[in-house]
This record gives sequence, C-alpha cells and structure tokens, in this order.
Amino acid sequence: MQIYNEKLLPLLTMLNSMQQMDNALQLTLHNSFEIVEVPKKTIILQEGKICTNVWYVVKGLLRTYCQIVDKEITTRLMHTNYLALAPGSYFTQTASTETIQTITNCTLAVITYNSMQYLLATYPQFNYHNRLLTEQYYYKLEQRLYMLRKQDAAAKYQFFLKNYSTYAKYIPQKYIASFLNISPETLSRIRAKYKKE
Amino acid sequence: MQIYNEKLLPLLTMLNSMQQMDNALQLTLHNSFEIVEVPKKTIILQEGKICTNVWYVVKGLLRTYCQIVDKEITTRLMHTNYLALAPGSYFTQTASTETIQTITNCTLAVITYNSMQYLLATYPQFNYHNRLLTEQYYYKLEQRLYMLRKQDAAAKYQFFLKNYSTYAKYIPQKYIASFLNISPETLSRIRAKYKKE
DNA sequence: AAAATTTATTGACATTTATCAAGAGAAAAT
DNA sequence: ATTTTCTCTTGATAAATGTCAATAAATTTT
Repeated sequence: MQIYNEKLLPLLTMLNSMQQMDNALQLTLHNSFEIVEVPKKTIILQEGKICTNVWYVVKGLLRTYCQIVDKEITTRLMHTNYLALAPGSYFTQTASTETIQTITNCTLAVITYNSMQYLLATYPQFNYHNRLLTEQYYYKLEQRLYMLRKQDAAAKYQFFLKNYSTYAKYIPQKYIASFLNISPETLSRIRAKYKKE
Repeated sequence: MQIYNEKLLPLLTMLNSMQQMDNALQLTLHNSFEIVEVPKKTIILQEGKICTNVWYVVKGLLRTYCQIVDKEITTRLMHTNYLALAPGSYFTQTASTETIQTITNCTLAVITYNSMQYLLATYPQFNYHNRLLTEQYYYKLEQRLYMLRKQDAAAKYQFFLKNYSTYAKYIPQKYIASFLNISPETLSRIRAKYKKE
C-alpha cells in the first residue's frame, strides 16, 4: 500500500469495507484526488457557484451556511472523515444556495465532479459505493430534521452535544445556535444553566 | 410494451429516462413488483418492525409518523409516483422508528428489500438508478429541513402550499400542522387569516 | 502588548406560539 | 337518519424564545 497517500487511507479503507474495490478503480480514484491545505475561515464554495468538487475532510472542521431573509444560517457541520459538498448543487450541477466555509485550518482531498462521473461510468462497481454513501448521508440528514422537531431549545442542544461532542468546543456558539435554529442568546442561557447543574 | 402492467409504466418510464435499462433488468424489475390495494388509514409499516419493502405509490396518499415524547409527528407526506419506505430502517435493515400509514385508499406496487438487493447485485447498472433516486430524495429532504428553519409558522405553511398544493386538500390539518412543527390551533388561525385576505 | 474587532453573556421586555377549554362542524359508526 | 367520535375553530392565558441593549470576554490585528 506504500504507493498510496496516507492521507487518503481512511477514505479508501472506508470504501473497501463496503465492498472491496478492484485495483484499477482504487488506483484511479486515489490519483483523482488532490490534497490541499486550507486556512480557517476560507470559503471553498460560494453561494451562486456550481459545486464541481467533493472535498474529503482529511483533518479539520467546516460548515455550510445560507442566507434566509437577513440571517445567516449554518445548515451543516462537517468534520474529519466526512465528504463535504453542496448536495443540491452537486447532484444537479446548478447554482448552489449554500456556501461552504472552513471553520478551522483544514487538510482536504479534492476530487472533481467530472472525475467522479468518469469513475462511475468506467467502473460500474463504484456506483455501489456511491449509492451506499448517499444512503448514509440521507440517514444523517433525516436525523438532523428529527432534531429540529425536538420540543425545546434545550433538547436540541442535547442532540448537538451527543452528536458533535468531539468537535463542539471548536465551533463558535453563534454557528451552533443557528444550526439548532435558536438565537445565540437562548443558547447562551441554556449553557449557563447547564454549568450550574 | 404490452406485457408490462400499465400501473408500473410511470415508474419504468421514470427509471428509463435516467438511463435506459437493459431488457433483462427491466423485465425482472417489473416482475418483482406486486400490485396491492390498501384502504385508507391502514398501517403498512409499524414502528419497531424492519422495513423490508419499498412501496411505489401508483395512486393515493400516505404519511410517515413517529412518536416524540407524547406527541405523534408526521414526518413525511408521500403521493402518486413516489417511493415510500422508511429509509433509516430500510438502508440498515434495523427496526424502524417511524410508522407508514395510508391517508387515502391507495394502489401500491410492492417490491421486497431482497428483490432489490438481488437486482442491484445482478444488474450493476441498477445501482446507478438507485443512486440517482437517493440523491433526489436527499435533495427533497434538505428542502424540508430548510422549511423547518423558516422563521414563522405562516412561512412554513406557505412552503407547504407551494410544495403540496395538489394534495393539500386531502391531508387532515392536524397532520399538516405536525409536519410543519406547529400546533393545530396555530395552523387553524393562519388559515383563518388567509381566508380573510 | 495594546487596540480593535468580534463573540458571548445577561437583563428587560416584546412577540410568537403553545396550551387549555369549550363549542361548532365533519366524518364515521350504528 | 341519528348518535358517536373525531377534527377544527376560537378565545383566554401561559410559556418559551426572540429582540434589543449594554457589558464582559475572547480573539484578531496592529
């Protein structure tokens, strides 16, 4: 395995655990990625642009956000070993309604939409991995929707702590608040209450 | 095309428009479905059971709901030409947290999880269709999440009217209310206000 | 290190929405 | 057709959360 970039090993391992990839697929896939270092607070996809990449998060934290009326709402939080993209834009290759931005300094592995399409067309087997990944992300999305339906603000924050415990301390509170669809003040009060207890 | 059941034609047409299916795939897929008539208010998947089917909605309206604390929350509304399933349960073949129930009398085409797995394993091409479908459903799910973040109850109801206009009048208001995460009383007041204007 | 900027906290108050309750209306069952 | 049950409407009130504002704390820039 020494020809492989160690930064991509977790991704390859994850894909192979779904179904062992043929050598040709694995090598071509591997070589389609480019490793980039991105400083914190960098916008890697601007709203209005088409999402022509998928970013595999080797290390770091990112978020997606969008404007609703006059507010900026954090819609997703992405961390190590996660695939970052703007699904609505990527799937349909139309303008994105959301912006993707790094929160911390990040090491990312980038692959283009065209490379992905090539891989999917050339190695039918790869459709299997893609389908499973899409299913997994669908499931996670459903859980976030479920979270937004939870009764009160405190219950939503509980959900956040449970699901993002490892990364919680690196995410500014105002991002967490809008992710949970509550005001920063309300989140602050909830946290103050927890500290006492 | 006369060998094909006309009730399945819209589905086959839709799949073929993504990518023309080989005859063998199309025929096997077609023959894997069973058409069933289901009266209104029938539970076709009970919470706690594993979702081992996908139901293609030939005609009718269904919903999924789940219990949160002491309340029943409608999480999805499914109509003609829609694939009904409990994704979390189906994808992982574990107990479902949601119940699927018909709202109106329904004509459904059922295919089992095992049949689907057989088709996916036998016809790699079919993974492509499945991935695209999952992507489409992902996108719709994201829009519902976006909807739940909309400021006030009136804006959420606007979203509902826009996206479910054809079916709105067949869905009991209490289901709509919980789908939008507002109380039935609030929805009633919003509607009363609209009538005046 | 100091200044400037951004973010978080806390209080006072306003607003929205939920809850409770009672009656009207509609749908289902007898 | 009538009764029964469920759903919807409307008003009164309560609770939760949002907004505004002022200060504190933290972070970033110089």
